[in-house]
Amino acid sequence: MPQPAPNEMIAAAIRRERAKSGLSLSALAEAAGLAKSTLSQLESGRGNPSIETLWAIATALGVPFSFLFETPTPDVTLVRADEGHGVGSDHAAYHATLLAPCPPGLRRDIYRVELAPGTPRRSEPHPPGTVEHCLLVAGEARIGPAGAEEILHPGDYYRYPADMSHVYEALAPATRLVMVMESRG
Amino acid sequence: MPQPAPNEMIAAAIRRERAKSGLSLSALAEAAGLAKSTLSQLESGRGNPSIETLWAIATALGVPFSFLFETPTPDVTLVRADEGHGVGSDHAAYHATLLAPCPPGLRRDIYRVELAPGTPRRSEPHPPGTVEHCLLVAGEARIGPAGAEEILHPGDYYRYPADMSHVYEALAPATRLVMVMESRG
DNA sequence: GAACAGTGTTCATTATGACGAACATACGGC
DNA sequence: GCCGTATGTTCGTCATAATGAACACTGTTC
Repeated sequence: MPQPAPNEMIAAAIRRERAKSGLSLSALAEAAGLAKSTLSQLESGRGNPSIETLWAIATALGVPFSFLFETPTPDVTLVRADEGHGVGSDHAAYHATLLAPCPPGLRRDIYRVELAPGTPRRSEPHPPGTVEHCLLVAGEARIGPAGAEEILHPGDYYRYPADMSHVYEALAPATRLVMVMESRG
Repeated sequence: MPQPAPNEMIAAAIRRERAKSGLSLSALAEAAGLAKSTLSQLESGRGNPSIETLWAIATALGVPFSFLFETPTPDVTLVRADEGHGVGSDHAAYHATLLAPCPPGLRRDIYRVELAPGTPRRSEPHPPGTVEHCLLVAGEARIGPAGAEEILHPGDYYRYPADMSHVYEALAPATRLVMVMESRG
């Protein structure tokens, strides 16, 4: 995660969110139960607020607390079925396309995965806290963390911790699935 | 987002992360350039740290700043194709299943959507900053924000801002897709 | 068991963030 | 022009977060 100094990050975030909400500085101050001088200082970059203060601001603005670390919404992206950058795989029987790389401020990747029957693909543990969401789209597969694999049929959804060793094994030809890999950070 | 009082949230987060890193309280204090008494107080729930303090802790622990709002990794969840809580829809031609409700600290929902041809389903704008990721699984559909709809075929992926009016229209029977709705907060 | 190296805790002092009144503007009546 | 009401700013005061030394506790070593 990029670190442009916490206070400036906060300053920008508050300015941005307040502008978006259309509230005036005084109005927000009252809504949050803070002194407007406090807000003024924070928005101008000098200041090192406490979480209680930030919490009050976030709730008054009606935004989740994590708005501090987020980045303006990206624009649209379209990846056609035959496009997309394949994710490296020595396994010919496994082909994943990274559809939505993790943007700054978020911790998740979205993949389109194709799997052919054969040797199960074994994935090493991802960083601690990583979770995978698998939705089987076609075919049949045995997926999950070692010891808790499940047989999935089309439409089945399975979520499991991916910070431990886990497997993907196609049980039918042309098995396809959508995977959301979520990192807690 | 559920609000279990900011300070307790922080307290739990610091305790959890420090335990995970294996650092002692004194060691972390030194690494972060803080007094260990400060950490002790924070971990015990009393205290209202400033972001600079939190920042120092986060970087010393080597975790992204957003670790504060995250929740311990959940366990596995399995939703079979015929299970899952359908999301309310007056539209008979539209059926969505919420597979992975947004856990505290995150801002995304994962849906399995089934769509039948007929009147396009028009969705009102979601909260500002919301983004939708659609991966078409079967059939054919016209999807996207008003004015930027795209015809999707199986395998196609489309991401677009959902904080504006947008449509889902099936162009073939039994159209299915996976949608990740992401709120920036 | 005395000396030591760890753990995390408590408690005065001090640095500083939050407050609120006073301030500088800007705009709109009348 | 002179008010009334917005905007966001600055500054002295007070509450409080952060400090560091002293503390209680555990386990090891000799």
